[in-house]
Amino acid sequence: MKSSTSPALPDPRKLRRRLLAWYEARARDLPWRTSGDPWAVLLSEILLQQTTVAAATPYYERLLARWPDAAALAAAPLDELLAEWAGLGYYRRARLLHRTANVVAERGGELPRAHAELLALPGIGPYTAAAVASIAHGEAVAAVDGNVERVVARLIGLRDDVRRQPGKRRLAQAAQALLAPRRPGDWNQAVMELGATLCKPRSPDCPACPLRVDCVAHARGDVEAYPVLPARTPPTPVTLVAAVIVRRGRVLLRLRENAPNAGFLELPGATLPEEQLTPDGAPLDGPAALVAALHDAHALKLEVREALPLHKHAITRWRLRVHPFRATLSSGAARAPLRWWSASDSSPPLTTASRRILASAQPELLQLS
DNA sequence: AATCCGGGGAC
DNA sequence: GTCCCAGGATT
Repeated sequence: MKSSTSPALPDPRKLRRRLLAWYEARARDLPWRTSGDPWAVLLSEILLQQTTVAAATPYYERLLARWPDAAALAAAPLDELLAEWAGLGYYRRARLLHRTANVVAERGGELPRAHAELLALPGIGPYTAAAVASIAHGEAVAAVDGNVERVVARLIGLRDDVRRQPGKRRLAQAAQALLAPRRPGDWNQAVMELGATLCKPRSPDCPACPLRVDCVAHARGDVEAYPVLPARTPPTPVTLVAAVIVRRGRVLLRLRENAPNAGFLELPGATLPEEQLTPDGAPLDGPAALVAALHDAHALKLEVREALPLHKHAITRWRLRVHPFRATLSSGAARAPLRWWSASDSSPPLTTASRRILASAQPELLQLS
């Protein structure tokens, strides 16, 4: 019996036994691994998209405690979910999960079991569908996330760019051929665990790796050369000014109405055009820009006081530099999308950048309130 | 195929 | 500080 795998792929049976044995001995004790409930598995996988275990874990605990199943989440307003999600980023995940909860609730509260049907739900792509189908239902389908991509590319010494055809196809075929057909959930988690703990992007711990003897990249001595990824687009610097206006213990905030972060509250301010920046990206005249922006956008008249510490915020390919200024209002009203906000208001949530700026300015705020 | 999501961890 | 990692949707 000859398997129709890539020529570079070793006989997978011993390899599977070694990795599964390693996984049983070394797997981290993660909260979603004890559940087995498909909804909990789905929630964990959505949270883990683009997010590390350490960042996702507290959110998983809170969200599952508050909304233990699809029907419970479907019954909750989206704003409440977004408020719980605040700080984790990639808020589209939350909106799509809410839509999926509604779809599932309408079909009786039970998630579809098959990979192909999970794939049709909002926010569930090939990776998440495969993870849920294999972990919760034992379907023999390989889940390919960034960890798996790295482990498999190294194992087979894949020199193609794994994000483009045909490298992507070769990698998917190898991942599927390696999959332990009778323990697909454990297998998928084992590969991801290996990628997360030993087979890391930099400084992988090859001496401790149960697959070292099978690994083409290790044999070639160039493990860190895999996976081959496309060149990154360089980050774009953006300079903003923002006003911290406090009155009677409340802060003037603005509801963002356009993406990104639509539906979140932020400190009112503006992005500065290049003409208003020095060659190294600092505002030529931050206070003047702030006064002009809030006058034009909201008919506010400001008196700008002192500058507060520069806040740097890196998100995807943007490098934001927010220059906050304490200011007072000499005329104008907080009409929508502006509103007076107090720290006890949790919904809608603040953008992460605004929340951090306010947190670091807290001593000044208290003096003024 | 390319771009976007207003993040964050490792070093 | 710098580097660099990453699922799904959209067009």
